[in-house]
Amino acid sequence: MPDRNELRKAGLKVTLPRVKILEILDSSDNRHLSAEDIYRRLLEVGEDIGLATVYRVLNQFEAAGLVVKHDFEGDKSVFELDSGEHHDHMVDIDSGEVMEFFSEEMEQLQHDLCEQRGYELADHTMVLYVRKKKA
Amino acid sequence: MPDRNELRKAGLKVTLPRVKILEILDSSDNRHLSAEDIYRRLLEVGEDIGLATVYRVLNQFEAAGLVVKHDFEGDKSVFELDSGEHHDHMVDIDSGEVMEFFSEEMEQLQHDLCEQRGYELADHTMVLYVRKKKA
DNA sequence: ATGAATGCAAAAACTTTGCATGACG
DNA sequence: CGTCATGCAAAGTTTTTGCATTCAT
Repeated sequence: MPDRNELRKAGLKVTLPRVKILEILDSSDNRHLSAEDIYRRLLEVGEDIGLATVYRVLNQFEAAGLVVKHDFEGDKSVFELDSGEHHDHMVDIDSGEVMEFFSEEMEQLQHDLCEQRGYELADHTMVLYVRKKKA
Repeated sequence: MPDRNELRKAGLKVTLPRVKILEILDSSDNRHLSAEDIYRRLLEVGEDIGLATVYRVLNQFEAAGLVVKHDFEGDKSVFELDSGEHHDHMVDIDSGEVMEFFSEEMEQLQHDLCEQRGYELADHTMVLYVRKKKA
């Protein structure tokens, strides 16, 4: 039961809502889910967990470093399991599909741009909004 | 009266709220203001303009390309006058200061990363969260 | 004059919180 | 058992909308 250990390692009590939410984040095809998405899937699976709890649990997961929270749309946040490997995102503006990518060159460049100005890079967000090229 | 012409060029009727909001955006030291910020400054200057109007006007300005809307914080949006020159942002996480910068190399790299994957870059958001380097 | 813009208050959308109840260790 | 987590409903935030009134052209 890997999920349970993840929770214990994070110092979180192993409760049914937390386990179920972790399962959903882990098993979903779409790696990026909103609180509402998760809530709906819980209901579908017959778990009667409140939306408020979903929010609370997700926030705890974020604080514990288990998930990362993104604001791609500005209005609604989405959460993804933290794989440990940093990456950025590309969003297909037609389909809404979210893709992940990593570019060492990009990371380096961001770092350098900050250094040049006397700052150190603490964190960054980058989303490329793209469209499939016509063949 | 440059403001009035900007409005006419954008196909917007020249009304007092629109002129005043444009003035505030133009004269503020802080280039990045929230709707609430603008609303507050309007009251300070004695203009009795409703918050709903501020939102409506800002949205029209965005649609007209006069301002750009950003979601640096996820909860509250900020608006800045569109200077015409694209740039990205660096936010000092200690002071909250927002700095603008532009890197041709960065733009090129973003473009290439999309092309490599068969997409064309339509738009992007990038915010570097930084901290002043200790001397 | 006439269609568009504004103000106000109400609603919407998302998220957080208070409090009584129930579950984990 | 004591404490922490949950559920529900209520409240909080930010932003949008309906409608009567006012304003720009």
